[in-house]
Amino acid sequence: MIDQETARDQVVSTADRLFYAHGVQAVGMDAVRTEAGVSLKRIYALFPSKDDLVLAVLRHRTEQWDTGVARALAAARTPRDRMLAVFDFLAEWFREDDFRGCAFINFFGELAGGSSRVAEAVREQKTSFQRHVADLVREAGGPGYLAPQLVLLAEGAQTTAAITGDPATAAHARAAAETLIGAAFGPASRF
Amino acid sequence: MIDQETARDQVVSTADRLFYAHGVQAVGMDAVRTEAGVSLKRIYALFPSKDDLVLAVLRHRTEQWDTGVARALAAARTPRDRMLAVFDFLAEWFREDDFRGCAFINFFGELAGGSSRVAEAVREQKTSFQRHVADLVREAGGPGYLAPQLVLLAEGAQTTAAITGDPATAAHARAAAETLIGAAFGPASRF
DNA sequence: TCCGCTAGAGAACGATCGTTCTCCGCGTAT
DNA sequence: ATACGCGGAGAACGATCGTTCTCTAGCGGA
Repeated sequence: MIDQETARDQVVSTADRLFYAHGVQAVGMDAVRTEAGVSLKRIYALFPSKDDLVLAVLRHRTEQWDTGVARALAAARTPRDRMLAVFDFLAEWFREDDFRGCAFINFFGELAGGSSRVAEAVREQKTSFQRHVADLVREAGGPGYLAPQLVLLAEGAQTTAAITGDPATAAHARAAAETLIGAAFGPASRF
Repeated sequence: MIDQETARDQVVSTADRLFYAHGVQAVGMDAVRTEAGVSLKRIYALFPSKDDLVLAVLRHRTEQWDTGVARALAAARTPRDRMLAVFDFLAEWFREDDFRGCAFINFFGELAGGSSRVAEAVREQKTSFQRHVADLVREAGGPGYLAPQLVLLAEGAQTTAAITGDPATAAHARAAAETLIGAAFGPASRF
């Protein structure tokens, strides 16, 4: 028998992989059990319903996202680079073989009409990201309207890259972000 | 008995409404039959499988999208306004009560892992839109890199507006697009 | 040694899905 | 008038889903 904590981790990461790859409703709990190697009884002891498992997956994704962004931020030197760091993270992500778009957006489209808890979790993650970008813009001394514009580019890049499969989408988004930042800080700062 | 053509239209528009509101897999064919008032036998005579019905809904959505964009384009006077027209269309759309994001993105996230035909249809619509924007940019005399950037803003606005429910997202996207256009046409054209 | 507890494997259950089939009523041609 | 055929209502079917239950093997303590 395996430790309770590792069992939980295995279930969540397996469900994450399967749900993300095939959609939530297309993956049965039996498939999660088989691939995770954890009995149904134990899965349901850890997560009272599939909905709870989906929420745990979303929390897992949030941690991964935050970690990835933090890593990209650590590599940035100037406040301007810190505003652009998220696009570097996207560029890495888009190149991964199993990239299939933003899980929050995918799950929202599939489940938000039926599960208000999923809808709420997705909304929280997106507003949290918006606050994060707003903080970066504020620290760089940029105007308030810049942050939502950068967020739009990041969101659009994720869906476009998912559908077209073109990793260069991240570079387009980054170039657009550089232009917006340059314009927001006045013509003088562009040099 | 109703005409074959009207029966088909009723089925498609009903399926469109239900699939878009609740997700494809959450809506059974029985629900489509009940709300459309067309018997299952007839539905399956018109569409051999649910997958075919989904594809018909996507074609229907494409027509609606093209019509809406064309209407916004007709109201634009200058080549610059024509590049921005899509954001005016988005602003209208986001204010509708039943707005729930881009159906193509939602369906893609839900079904692309299982139905390659749906994935292909979504890809076609997105590349068609990209070509359209590229044409508008070319007609306005803008540089080639501008079109994908404007597309990213439009895509990001759709998903962000869907999740946050804030119609002002369209205005943010439009403002960013104006900045990108201004920068792409050189500082002189900004006046 | 025997007992009680835990957990795994998977059968079982009720619901629901996509799809097909049966039955029946009605309009039409002869 | 009668036979025929089309289409509507919805029952039926097999599959699959989320969830629960049963059975059994293994293990620690008296």
